[in-house]
Amino acid sequence: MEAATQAERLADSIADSVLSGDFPPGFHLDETALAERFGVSRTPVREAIRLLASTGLIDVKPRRGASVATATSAQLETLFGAMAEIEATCARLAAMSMTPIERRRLQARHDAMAAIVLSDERDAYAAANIEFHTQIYLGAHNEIVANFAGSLRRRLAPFRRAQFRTEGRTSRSHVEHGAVVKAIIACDASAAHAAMFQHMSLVEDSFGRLEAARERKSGQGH
Amino acid sequence: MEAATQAERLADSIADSVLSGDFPPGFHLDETALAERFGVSRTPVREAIRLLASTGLIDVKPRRGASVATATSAQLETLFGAMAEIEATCARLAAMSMTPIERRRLQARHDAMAAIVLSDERDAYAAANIEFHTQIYLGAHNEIVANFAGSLRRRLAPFRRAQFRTEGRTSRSHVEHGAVVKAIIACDASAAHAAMFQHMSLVEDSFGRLEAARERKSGQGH
DNA sequence: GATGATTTGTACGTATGTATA
DNA sequence: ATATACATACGTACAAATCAT
Repeated sequence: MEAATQAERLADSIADSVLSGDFPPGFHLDETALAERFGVSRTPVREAIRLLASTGLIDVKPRRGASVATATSAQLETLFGAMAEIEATCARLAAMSMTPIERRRLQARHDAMAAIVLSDERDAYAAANIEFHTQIYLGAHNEIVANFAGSLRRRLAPFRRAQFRTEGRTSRSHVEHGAVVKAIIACDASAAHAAMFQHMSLVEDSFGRLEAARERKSGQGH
Repeated sequence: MEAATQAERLADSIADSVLSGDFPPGFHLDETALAERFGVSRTPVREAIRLLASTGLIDVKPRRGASVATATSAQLETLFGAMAEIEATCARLAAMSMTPIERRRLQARHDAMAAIVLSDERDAYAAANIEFHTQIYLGAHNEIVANFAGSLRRRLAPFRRAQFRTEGRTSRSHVEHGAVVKAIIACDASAAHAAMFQHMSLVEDSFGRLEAARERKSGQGH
């Protein structure tokens, strides 16, 4: 079950470096440098770069190479908007087609997250949060939509790392999750859509405030 | 503004061959053969194949090459389901954010299509239909969602070629479009969503009947 | 089941186009 | 503005794995 080709393994490694913040947005990905760093030739590096470009995590311009995707605030708005729509769609589908077992497991996870909120372990909450949303993706029972949702989440990950640092964000997030869970358990598709849409819109707001408060110098690479 | 790199041009050419039915679903894409056919080396062919694989139009398996994506009926159902959701989302967004000019242009196209229905030119209707839906994608004012919708449409194109051959499908399609246009003009987001969702569900039904009625032998290539 | 043919994956060299001085 | 340097895109060669006999 291991990744089969070198290019795929490389794509994973590079993606990790991006998501962990090791390669910041705007960082230029030099083919030769990456080939050296990972001890392979440039060919699989090129293929890995193309693979990642297809997910939108990095940009490639002909004859000008690849760099970690940077986003203007307008593009970020589009991405967050798309994510809100797709996550809401997943919630709608989940409300319609989750099995009783899946509903129970979702409820159980939500309940478990209450304890994490109280303990104020924000990294743990962030991890559990991903699991929570993933359960809803899977509960939608549509692999295409679920993959797109996952792809959007990965693409936004570099810009969301600090989202739960905002004071009180975890507890508000948990309350919003509660509305989503309630609607899904009740098989109320349109309520699930609305609740998730609002949740994701508030995530965007929370990010927006963070964004406005900082002026990190970007474009370290190149 | 021309396509910059050979790989991109090749990807377009290959995609055309797939969408036109020249390369049918299941057809095996031999790297060397394609390189010869287009008079280039294998390297850009490989890149073009990876490009198309990222859209889902073709499948690549490590060490086993690429072939035009074939789909089981279960996968087709998933694809059609995803398309219905995303198109409905586009309609919802369009109802909320189309400019007055875009609304007028949409209405104009819809009106123009009435004449095509009467003349019974099904190829012309199919072309106008794509334009109609594209206008709604663009009217959603969210490039990410619009691109995904377009990608799904291209991916399903090989399986939809004959959709308007069903007797009376064009006129029913036009009526359904009417409901979508009316809702969008009225800025009624949830009505637009519902109307488009129903339209796309009926498209799927129409395809399903066609599919059931034929037993083409597939897998010509290899 | 083993062997040979074909094809993919990888490595490396070369040339063109971009960016710098 | 011209020229130089450098990274990317493409071509070619080899190795490894699949398939066909």
